[in-house]
Amino acid sequence: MIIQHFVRVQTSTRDKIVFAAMRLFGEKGYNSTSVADILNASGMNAGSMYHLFPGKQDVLLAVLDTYLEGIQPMLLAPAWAEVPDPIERVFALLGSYRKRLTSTDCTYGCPIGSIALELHEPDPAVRDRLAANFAQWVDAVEQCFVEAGARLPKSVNRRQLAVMALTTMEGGVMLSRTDRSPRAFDDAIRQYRGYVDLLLHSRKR
Amino acid sequence: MIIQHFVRVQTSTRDKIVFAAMRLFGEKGYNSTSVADILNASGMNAGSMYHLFPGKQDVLLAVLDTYLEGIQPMLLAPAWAEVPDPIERVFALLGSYRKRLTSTDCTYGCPIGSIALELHEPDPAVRDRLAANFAQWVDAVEQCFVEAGARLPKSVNRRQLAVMALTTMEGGVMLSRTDRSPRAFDDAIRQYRGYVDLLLHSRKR
DNA sequence: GTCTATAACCCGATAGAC
DNA sequence: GTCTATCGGGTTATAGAC
Repeated sequence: MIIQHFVRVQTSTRDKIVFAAMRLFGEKGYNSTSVADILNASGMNAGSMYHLFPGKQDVLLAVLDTYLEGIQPMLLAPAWAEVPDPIERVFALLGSYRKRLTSTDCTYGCPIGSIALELHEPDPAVRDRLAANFAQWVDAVEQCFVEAGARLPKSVNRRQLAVMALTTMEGGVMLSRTDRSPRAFDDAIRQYRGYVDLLLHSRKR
Repeated sequence: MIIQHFVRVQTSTRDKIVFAAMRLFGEKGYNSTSVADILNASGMNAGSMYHLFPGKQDVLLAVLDTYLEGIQPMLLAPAWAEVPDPIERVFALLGSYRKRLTSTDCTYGCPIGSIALELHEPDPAVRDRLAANFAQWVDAVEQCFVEAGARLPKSVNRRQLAVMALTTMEGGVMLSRTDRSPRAFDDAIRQYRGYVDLLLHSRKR
């Protein structure tokens, strides 16, 4: 979900607006980003934006759709390019969030998580897209654990383990952003790895 | 951190404002709560509020201080009243968040976590108090694992395990609130318990 | 489709009488 | 300390010329 990975040429007015909004929503949040901010950052003007989008929330919908489309090519593909092992892929993915965190002095982590907690009563269209982003992330990690096959005990619920990868990452980002230190993120991930390692070496199958 | 547990008589104007703000910040978030909202909910007027507080952010500081003071008497004490076992206390605490989640149709969970992600560049005074709330929570859970003594392998880092309890709760609340279902929260907590159980029964000491 | 100007509204904060 | 009225500025969204 690293914004800089979106390298496709941003030629259309629509793309300029969506990518400017994506960056701003990630940096300042949705409510704290004004339409004027988006227009300044994208170099567009109000008439163009309101011609293309009914309102600010529709820009958010486009941003969330773009994140969703980007999960495979922009988030997973780079993180997994040189990591064939399915278990290691889970930690490579988590590592990509650590990189994002430290490369911004722990000022932001997962934009989806931030928006999910910022908007307390989101419009159903927004909530659906947030849920879809989370679901696709969990699906991908679950698939890793499924591919690990018999290396994990049969009794272990792959889905739950994947959900825990996401909660650990999101919770770790929350605490590390608050502390402006990767410490809590590292603590949580280390324990998650400890758990997975225990499962890998468990005698129970 | 359950608001309803604050039963002390709210007699002073200051308390009325702080507790009204506490409820509103939890329900709608900080930015989406206007000063007018706080005044309406508390029955006070602008002059009184601005006489007692320099501005809206100072009300937030008072709210965060109130949460911090309430961790022991309002959050831990009720959750642990009938749970003497230190390990079970950790899960009783996590269970209190599940109760909070389900009793609100999964519309809100931890107000500290919500504010922590809502405010992207909080004033240092705010950030310090958010961090203090997280730290005190983790301290209390760490103490549980310390008290569990030799039941846990010596090699297990108690602090990290406590941090993971918090990240699991916060991440679980985030996903469950988005899905409007306790499913993800339960999934994450179940795996956390699975990990702790593995540690308790580990042959390594 | 693009641009400027502005409408209509809500925000946090303040003034000043009592 | 409490109240009313209001200021100055920022917000989303729109109108209308080009």
